[in-house]
Amino acid sequence: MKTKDKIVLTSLELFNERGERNVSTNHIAAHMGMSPGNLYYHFRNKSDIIYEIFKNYELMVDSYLHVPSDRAIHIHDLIAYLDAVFNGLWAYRFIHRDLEHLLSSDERLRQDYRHFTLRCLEGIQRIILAMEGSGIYRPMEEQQRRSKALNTWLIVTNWMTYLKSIHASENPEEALSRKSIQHGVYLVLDYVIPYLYEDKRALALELQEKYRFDGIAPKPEMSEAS
Amino acid sequence: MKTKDKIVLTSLELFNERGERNVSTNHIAAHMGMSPGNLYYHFRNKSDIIYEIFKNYELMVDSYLHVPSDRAIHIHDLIAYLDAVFNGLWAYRFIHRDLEHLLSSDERLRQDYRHFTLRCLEGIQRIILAMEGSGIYRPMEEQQRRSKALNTWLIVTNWMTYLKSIHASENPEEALSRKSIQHGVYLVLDYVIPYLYEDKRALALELQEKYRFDGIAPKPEMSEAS
DNA sequence: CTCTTTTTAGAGTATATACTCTAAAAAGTC
DNA sequence: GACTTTTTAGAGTATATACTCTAAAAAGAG
Repeated sequence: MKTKDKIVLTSLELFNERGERNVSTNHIAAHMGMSPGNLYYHFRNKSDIIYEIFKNYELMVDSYLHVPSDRAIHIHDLIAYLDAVFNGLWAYRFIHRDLEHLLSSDERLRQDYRHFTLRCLEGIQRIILAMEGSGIYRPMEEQQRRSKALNTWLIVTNWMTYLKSIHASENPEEALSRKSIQHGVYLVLDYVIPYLYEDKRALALELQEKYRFDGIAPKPEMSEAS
Repeated sequence: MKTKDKIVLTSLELFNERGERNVSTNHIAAHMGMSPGNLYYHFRNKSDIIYEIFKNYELMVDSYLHVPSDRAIHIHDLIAYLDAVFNGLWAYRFIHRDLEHLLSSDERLRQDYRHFTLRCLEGIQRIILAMEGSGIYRPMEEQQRRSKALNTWLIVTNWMTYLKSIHASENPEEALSRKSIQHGVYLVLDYVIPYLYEDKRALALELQEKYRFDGIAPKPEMSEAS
């Protein structure tokens, strides 16, 4: 593998593990057993590394959100989308951790990210529309489809950040078990299900159940009412 | 006002404007026309300032999420909750911007934030339950109430971050108009409405309409299907 | 093997940041 | 008005960070 690609991979790994803010270019170089000078031979600056990582991320997510063209869309497709997206988010989790800072320090990235988001939202809307077409979703107004795409996006992109934020320990490996991440699928399905046709709901609920993971949200004691 | 309180206020202002990461203790002191030494007389370190700000935030949000004890809960209450919470989030918007870093550099804050979140989720669940009681929400299983609280929390706490992330300009004043923030209320209501009793839906839709703001989500052109 | 280009090391720099220390000024107390 | 406590200024420090520069090694081309 080329050194340049190795730098990208190592950076991604360190950014994910420790947060972009806590990883300096010197760290990256040291972790690879090479000199900072060498790193700066391959990349003009830290932003360029981040930008390249983002481009990979973008490519990956873009490859997910396609409506099948050769057949009708099915509930299982919805689950497959969610599964794929959560895996993708996990692999690039540092991006959504300090997104605002990344965007504010790189104008290119800001523009690209903006278009990326809008593209994803359109993709989600097309998926919803396709599901209406194949008799899964009840038909809805465009405005509603837009809200649904947006809410889904908000839930999906922030689920892992939420998980890390409520965990008692700082250790992310501990906080983000595979099971707890998958509960994100459960949550999105909870949002989706009321809009399904009655005859699809049982199946959806059954599929949803596989993604359920307790021990995240609180078990509320209704005592403290006020 | 005491110098200590002024430091807290100024810090909050600067953190919100520029992001905590971009505001050093020296900046804060300079912006107040005082010496860093003075600042460090009042606070042992930067974390302590952040912690104090968080405590104020916590106090504020906690004061919102109460079920009225003297009367039945109404749809208007729901809107009032959302309105209040979005205003609160706006006033302390730096917190959710780089939450993960804040939590990882202050153990106290991590624990407190964790309890705070769980408390809020319980609060939301109690509100949902109260609305079931007063014939607004259709009754649901506890697990569902939990999912709803969690999804609502995810949408609400990340709405502003989303807005900033998709705006072309870095200037937050421009990105976050009052109207666009309020669209968050619209989104949450979109999530809530299908669970309302039929006879309440018309009113809810009518109230929702006031919070609608176009020009955020994309107007999808379905051409690029695949 | 020679020449050119690419890749690497490693020392170094300018700048920023969180924070410390000392001593003077201001404020409060009696 | 003496004295004690609180508040302030301001210079200074240790450390880290992003990045530069020079020169040597390695790789490739003919």
